[in-house]
Amino acid sequence: MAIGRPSPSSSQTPDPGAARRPSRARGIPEATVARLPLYLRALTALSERSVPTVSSEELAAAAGVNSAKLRKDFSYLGSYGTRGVGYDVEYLVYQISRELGLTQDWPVVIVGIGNLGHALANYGGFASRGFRVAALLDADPNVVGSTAAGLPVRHMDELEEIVASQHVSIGVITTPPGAAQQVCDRLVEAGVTSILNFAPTVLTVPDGVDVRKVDLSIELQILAFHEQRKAGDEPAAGDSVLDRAPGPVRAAAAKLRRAAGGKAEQAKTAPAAKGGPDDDLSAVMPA
Amino acid sequence: MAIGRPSPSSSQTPDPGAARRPSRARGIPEATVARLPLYLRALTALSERSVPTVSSEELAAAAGVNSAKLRKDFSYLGSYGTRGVGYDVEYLVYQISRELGLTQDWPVVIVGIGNLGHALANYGGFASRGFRVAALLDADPNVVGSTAAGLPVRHMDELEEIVASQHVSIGVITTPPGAAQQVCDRLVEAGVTSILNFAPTVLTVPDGVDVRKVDLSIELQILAFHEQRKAGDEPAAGDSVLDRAPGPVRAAAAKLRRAAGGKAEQAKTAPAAKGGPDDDLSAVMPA
DNA sequence: CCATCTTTGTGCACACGTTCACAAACGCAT
DNA sequence: ATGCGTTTGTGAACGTGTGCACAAAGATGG
Repeated sequence: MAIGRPSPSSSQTPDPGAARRPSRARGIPEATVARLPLYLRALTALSERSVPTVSSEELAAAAGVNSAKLRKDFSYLGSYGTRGVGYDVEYLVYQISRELGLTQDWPVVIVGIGNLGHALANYGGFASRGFRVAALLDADPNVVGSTAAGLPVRHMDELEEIVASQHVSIGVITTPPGAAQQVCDRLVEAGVTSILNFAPTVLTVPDGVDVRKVDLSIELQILAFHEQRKAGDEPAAGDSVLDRAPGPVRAAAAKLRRAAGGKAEQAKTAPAAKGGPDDDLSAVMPA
Repeated sequence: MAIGRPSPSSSQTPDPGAARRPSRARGIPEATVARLPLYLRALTALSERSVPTVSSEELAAAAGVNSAKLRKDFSYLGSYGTRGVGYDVEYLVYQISRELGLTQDWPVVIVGIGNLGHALANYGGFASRGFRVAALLDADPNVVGSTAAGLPVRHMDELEEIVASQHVSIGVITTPPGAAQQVCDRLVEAGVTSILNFAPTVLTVPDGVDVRKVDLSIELQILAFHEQRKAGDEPAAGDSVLDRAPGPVRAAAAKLRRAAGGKAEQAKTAPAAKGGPDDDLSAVMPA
């Protein structure tokens, strides 16, 4: 898998059903992989309470999933349960850890030590499970030299050396959006092949590089959508009948919108919330 | 939609295909909703550059998705494009904003002002798009009274009053995992019906309340899985042949694992990484 | 050794999501 | 007006994910 830039694909957190890397190669569906960490967390909690075995029903409840789904997920890893008894907690912890690659050490670099980068550096979930912060990097000379979570913030120029010498393959981007693609390119060039992107930017990477994104703003907007639905959902705010009207009506409306042109005119074609339902219609079809 | 606690369901960030609230009620698939913010961001960028229209191909490239998928997504909102021309940028910005409910004001409370809560309070993506931090809350008296992002940190006990008076319907949880469920319950009790959870905990909420989770640790583990695959993926680390072996062999192995019992014995049944591939096998089937 | 009870593992049907491919629609030039 | 090139909107096929329901497997007690 060459690191060159043959066919840059910009897939963030690959959608289910999308053209995916054959993670299916040895058979584990992507949806299952995404749930394994959840199971692992629940199992670890059970393990700490010295619970020896657990049924799929109990574990599923703890992880917030359907028990049949959980059993099917485990079946992809092999048959680690005992009928009539359940699953051996310790053994399952080990098997899932191994499958996820957590039995090895994963050095990680964090690029962009602002508020968020600082918070992540201190995040407890980092140190655990084989993840280790190899270095904190930033381009701002005012930040370089300070320390966060006991680690010194080093300059971006040291990136290549750090990645190479410490065999870093995972990078976390917490820069402002404008710098994200540039930082991403540099990470990839240095040899990083997995990137967790917190910047609100669509990253383009070569094949063979995985990108997952975490985006607060998007999550909030999705919540807002559902929230609006719950609250009665004003159906006919802007346009209404025009939307699905077949025939030349739609075309005329679209033409008008385009003719309105620059953003100064937005208020005209997009009445703020409570405009009459047929403001546009009257413009299209004068009585 | 009663706020009582009829049937607590613990669904985080509902899986595709799962028993979902009929967001489909007026027809917009969940997968589409999740992409609308992405389109909106790309469209906003175009708008700032005063681009009047955009084709599905261009916009899809900017958002990192398939153009047919984008067109189908937009078709759920209505027919806002013009064949042979493309989509009117301004108009689309408005329509998507409206569909997502971003034309109204969304006050948000953040509970748990540690490193992460602090970072989120300062996050730029918050202020924009109609989201407004109504209050920062914490239970720790040492934190209460300090300020973050120009806002005072107030005590948890003020939660109910704040939610009621400011009509807050969205809450963000950035507490340690142990406190998350408790805080969640209190948010729901106060009237919050959408929760964004950053704590690594499975939250249980009544019907009618939406929960989305953001989990750094899970994202890293998923990346590690794929990373391990790329790096050759040692297939036979722990067990191997036993996994899918039919017949009584599997049962015997499982029995042994359970017999091994407490976690003290873990090293025996779960050899650390590079143990011989058939450590267990030899125990099950002595030569 | 047998009967019974519990729980796994999975075949099957269905819902959802993605992608292809193409006709219909539209702008524009002639 | 007519024809041409472009782009949308969507029907249809396919792949993925989910959940039901049940047979098979094992444990346990007599």
